[in-house]
Amino acid sequence: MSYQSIQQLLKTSPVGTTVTVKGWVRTKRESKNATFIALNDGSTINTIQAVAERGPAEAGLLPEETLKLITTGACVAITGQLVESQGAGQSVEIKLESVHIYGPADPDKYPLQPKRHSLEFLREIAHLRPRTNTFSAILRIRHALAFAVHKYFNDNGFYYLHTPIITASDAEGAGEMFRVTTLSATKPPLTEEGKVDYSQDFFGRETNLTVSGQLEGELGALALGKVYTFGPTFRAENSNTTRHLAEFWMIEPEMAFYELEDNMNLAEDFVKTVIRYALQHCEDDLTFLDNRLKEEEKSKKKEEQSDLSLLEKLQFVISNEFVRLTYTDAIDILANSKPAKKKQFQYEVSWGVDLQSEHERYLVEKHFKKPVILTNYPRDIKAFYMKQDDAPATNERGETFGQTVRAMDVLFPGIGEIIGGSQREDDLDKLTTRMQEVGIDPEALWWYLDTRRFGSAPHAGFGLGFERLVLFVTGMGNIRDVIPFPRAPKQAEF
RNA sequence: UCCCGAAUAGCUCAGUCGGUUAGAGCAUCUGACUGUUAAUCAGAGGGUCGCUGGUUCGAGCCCAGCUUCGGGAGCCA
Repeated sequence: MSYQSIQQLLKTSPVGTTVTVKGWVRTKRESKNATFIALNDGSTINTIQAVAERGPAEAGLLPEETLKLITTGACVAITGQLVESQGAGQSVEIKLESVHIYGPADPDKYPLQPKRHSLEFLREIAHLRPRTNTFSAILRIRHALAFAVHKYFNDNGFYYLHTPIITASDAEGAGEMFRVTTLSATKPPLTEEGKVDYSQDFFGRETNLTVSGQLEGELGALALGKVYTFGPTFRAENSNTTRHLAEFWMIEPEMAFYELEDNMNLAEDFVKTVIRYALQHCEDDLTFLDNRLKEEEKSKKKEEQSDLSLLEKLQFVISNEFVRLTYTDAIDILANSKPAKKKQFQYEVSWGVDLQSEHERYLVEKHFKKPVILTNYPRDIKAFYMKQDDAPATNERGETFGQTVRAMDVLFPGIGEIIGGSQREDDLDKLTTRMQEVGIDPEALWWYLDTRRFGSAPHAGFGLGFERLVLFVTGMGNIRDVIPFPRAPKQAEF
């Protein structure tokens, strides 16, 4: 190996040996004789300091013309002896003996300078923002979480199932989709009725990018037992929020013989385990983000400041049980809450309505102050494939309501719904009846229904938006800042 | 898509009642000083005030439309 990563170097500190590091200059500080270069190579949030004395290169010193090229953003290789640092702030540093400039960075044009930049500005230069402390930290944490996801499922007997990215559009019914076609955009072939003739398209039918791997996941679960998917997902919704992307990564486990309770247990254990992994493996990066948030909190008003720091919040989540309650009980709590009585909710609460984010936030952030799993929603506000409960819902006072399904949503503070899942309807008749009621042609999903025709079994699963998990773990506020190259309405530059 | 807000130097922002030559901090460059820590001090350069049109003797400022961005809502993960 011709060079060492800064992460390894700082960990082992082999003082006295000659080392080579390669990376990007963060800052350069000059004295009369000594020049200090802070170098980062992305392997860690920490930089290593190289110290050089000005003079001819032959004498192992740093010539003026080379020094001029060492500016913020420049890529260099530095070779020298690793020594104990004379200054405070770092234990070791490199006494520069030779330097090679791979790529200079004109300081008049390079947009990242040693000063604080706004996240909005960095979003406009998404191709360079991984070179900042904040984004490199986020990306390393994102990696750790992705790795932890695979590790968790592998450790627990799940198989990684690759579900298709391109799907036939006939059903599923979850939002707007991106069309996949090789037909001419200006002059597509038309049918006699004047509609686009998809029979002449590449697949001989209308196709789209996937909005969920769940239906195919169910096919896998009813053969392999426990499977999960972890892949890109596409929604063409015109969503302009801090929680939505047009292209995001979704994790969807699907388990044969799991019922609602098992599903909840898995979801809770899964989320806690991957967060614990990040805490154990990303200490430096999380501490950096923790401090960054603390700085940000200082400029906020008292009432808007959060009582827990990022690290405390993560610690809190992994060491406390999630609250579990039914939709019916949640409605009871909301209807009797202060904001409801003072008419502070924008949307009124009653059994049968879908909960708005203001309601979810009240439950999670005000009432329980911890993650909440809501279950047994009214059938009419949930997807067709969810298993119907045996009896209509009743509350503590014995009042009865309508038909519910074995759904579960995991709600997180600041994020809202991080997981949505359910036990699936495994009864063929109930499932087809429900499809017809909501206007989905059972013929179009014949392959899905075959699992209920042949060897049907109780099963359950859920979907977790990976970026929402990263959002929570990093404490960031905008989902576009936790994916390297965000896709959102009017945004696909990089 | 709806509601609210914003767009002025490379970045973050100020710009009074519509009035002469548009300012600050940071960054950059130059110099001084110093084993420095996003160094410090002094100086310099840097502007199509988002775009189009309108009102006016005169527009960074007022009006209309458009574009982009931010926050919230909806849709959801």
